[in-house]
Amino acid sequence: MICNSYERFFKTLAEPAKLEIINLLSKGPLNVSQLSKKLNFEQSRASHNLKALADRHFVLVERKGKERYYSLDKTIIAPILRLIDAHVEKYEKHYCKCKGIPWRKKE
Amino acid sequence: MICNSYERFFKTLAEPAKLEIINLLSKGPLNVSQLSKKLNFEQSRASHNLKALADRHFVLVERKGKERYYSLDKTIIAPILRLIDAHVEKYEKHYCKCKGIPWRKKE
DNA sequence: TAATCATATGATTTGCAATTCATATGAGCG
DNA sequence: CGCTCATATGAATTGCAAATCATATGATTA
Repeated sequence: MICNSYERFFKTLAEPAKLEIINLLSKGPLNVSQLSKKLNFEQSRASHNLKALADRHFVLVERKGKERYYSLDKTIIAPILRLIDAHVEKYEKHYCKCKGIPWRKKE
Repeated sequence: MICNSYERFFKTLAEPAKLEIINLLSKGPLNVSQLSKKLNFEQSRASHNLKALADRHFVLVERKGKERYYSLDKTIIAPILRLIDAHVEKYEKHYCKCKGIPWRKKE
C-alpha cells in the first residue's frame, strides 16, 4: 500500500505513459479522445492515467458537455523538472534522452 | 527499458526501500552492515538498493578497508523534497504520512 | 426516450522489477 | 597462503501495478 506522500508523488511520475501525457498536455489542454488518439492509447488507458494524475493534482479537469478537458498544472511540474535537469546535466551526461520533454528547453 | 532520464530519476525514488535508505543516511554515513541491521534488510537487498542509488548519484561511496560507507548527496534530494512538500501541503493535506522524513522539517 | 457519443469504472490478466537465494569477489589478518 | 568478514553480483522467484477487456454512467441530440 502506498502510504507515504513521497512515494505517491514519485510513483506517479515514474511511468512513461504519464510522462508522455504531461509532455503532450504541456502544449495545451485536450479531452480524452484527442489525447488517446495523439498518443495511440486505448481510451480506458488514457482515462486511468489521467485520473491518477488528477487525483494527485498534476492535471486539472474541466467539463464541457460530454467532453472533459484535461490541462497541466505547470506550477508543480516545471520546477521539479528543472531540478532534475540540473542533476542530470551534472552527473548523467551519458544517459540517453530518447523522448526529451521539449518545454524543458524553453526555460 | 528505461531510456528517459525523468523516468529513471522518478523510478529510483518511487520505492519505499530507497526512501527509507535516504531517510536513514540523512542522519549520517553508514556501511552496508550497519544499514542492513538498522532497516532489517537482507544484506543483498541493501547492496542492490544502494547500488541503484549510487548509479544515479543520489548517494556517494567511500571505501574504508573491507567496508564501504555510503553517504547522502543532499544537494539533489533536499531541494526536490522541499518542492514536493509544498505541493503536498497545498493539495494533499488529507494523505497520511506514516513514515515522514524528519530532515524535511528542519528546513 | 431511445440512440449515440464521450468518458469512467471494475475485474482480470500480464509484464516487469524488487526481493530473495546462492555464490563470487576482495580485503585484512594470523 | 588459507580463513573470515564485508560486500557485490547473478539467476530465479514473486508481488504488484499498469494495461486490457468488458461494462457502466452520463450527457447530448433527434
